[in-house]
Amino acid sequence: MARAPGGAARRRGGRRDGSGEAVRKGPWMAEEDAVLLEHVRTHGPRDWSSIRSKGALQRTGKSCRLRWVNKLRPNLKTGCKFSADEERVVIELQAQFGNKWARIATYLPGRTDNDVKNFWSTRQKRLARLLRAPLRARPSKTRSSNTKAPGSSVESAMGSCQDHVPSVGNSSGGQSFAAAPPMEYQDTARISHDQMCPGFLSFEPLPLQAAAPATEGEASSSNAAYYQLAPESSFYHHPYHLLEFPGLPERCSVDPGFVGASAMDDLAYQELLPPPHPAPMMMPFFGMEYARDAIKVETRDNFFDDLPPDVFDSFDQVPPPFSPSATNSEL
DNA sequence: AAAGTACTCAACCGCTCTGAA
DNA sequence: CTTCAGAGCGGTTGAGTACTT
Repeated sequence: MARAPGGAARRRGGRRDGSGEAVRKGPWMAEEDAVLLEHVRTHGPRDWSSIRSKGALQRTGKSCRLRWVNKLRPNLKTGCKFSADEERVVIELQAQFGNKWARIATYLPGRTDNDVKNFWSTRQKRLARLLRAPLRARPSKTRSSNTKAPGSSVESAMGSCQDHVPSVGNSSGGQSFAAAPPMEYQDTARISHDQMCPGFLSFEPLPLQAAAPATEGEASSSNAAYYQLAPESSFYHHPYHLLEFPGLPERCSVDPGFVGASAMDDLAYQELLPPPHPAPMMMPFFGMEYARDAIKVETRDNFFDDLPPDVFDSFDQVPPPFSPSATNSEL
C-alpha cells in the first residue's frame, strides 16, 4: 500500500547513533531500494552494516536486512492474500512450533516471517473479537451452501465452518467425522473441549513432534533442531496425507522483474530462496481431499473453516459468569 | 455521503543467537 | 573463555485502506 514517504520517520523521528550520523527511518524510497538491491547484487544478502558504513544508505543494517527480506527479495508473494492452503499450513505449524514465524515461513514459499506474523496476528484479533461477540442465532448444521447470509460475521464463519471442517466429535464418545477423514484422527479426537476451546485462541502446540526441518540449512545447522518423528507421535502411527505444496497459488504472480532475471542466477539470491521442494506438510486436522476442496473457495469467510465446529458449539455453551446452568448436553 | 470499524502491512524496537577476535 | 558486533527473530505499533452501518 502506498504510504506517504517519511510518514513513519515523522512519526517516530530520525535518530542519531553513536557516530553522530543521522539514521533515516520510516518508509523506503525507491532510490534507497535501488541502492540496497545494488548492494545485494554485488555483495549478496549480507554485510548489511557495511551499507551504511560505506555511506551508501543512512539506514541501519537491521533496517536494510528487513527491507530486503520482506520486500525486495525475489519470489515474494507481495500483495497476495494467504491461500486456503497457506492458512492451514500456518495454523498447523503454529500449533507445532509455536510463534516461530521464521521457521513457519520456510514452509511457505514466497512468504516472509512478517507475513506469517501479520496473518496470525490478524487471525488472533478476529478470533478474540469473535469470542466477545454475542451469538444470537446458530446456523443449521445441515446448511448446504456457502452462501454468505446477511448477518454477523460470526454466523457466516460458523456456517462455512460447518460446511468444510470435519467434525472432531464430542468428548462423550469418540466420534466420526462429518467429512470422511483420510485417516483416523484418534489423537485429535481425544482432545476434549476443555483442551480445545481454551487453547484454540492461543493455539498451544499439541504434543506432536514435527516432521522434518524445512531446509537443508536447518538440518545441518549446528543447533539443528531436527524434528524427528517420535514413536509415540500420532504422525508416526497414522499415515497422514501429505499436502503437496502448489508452487504458487494461481492468483498469485511473482514479480516479473525478478523471475528469470539475471539476479536469479546469483547464488546470493538463491541462497535466500525457499527450498526448491518444501518439506511435505503434515495436516493433522485436514486431509488431502478436504484441503483441496477448501481451495475452491478462497474467501476470507472460510477463515474459520480451520476451526473444529465444536469450537463454535462451545461458544454457545460458555456459561455466563457464576452461572452453572449452562448445558453440557453436547459434551 | 459520512462515520465508525476492521483489516492489512510496513517498519520499528528489544532481545537472543552466533561467530569471530 | 570472554567480549563484542552483526544477524536474526518475535512482538508491537500505527498509517492507510477496505468494508460496514
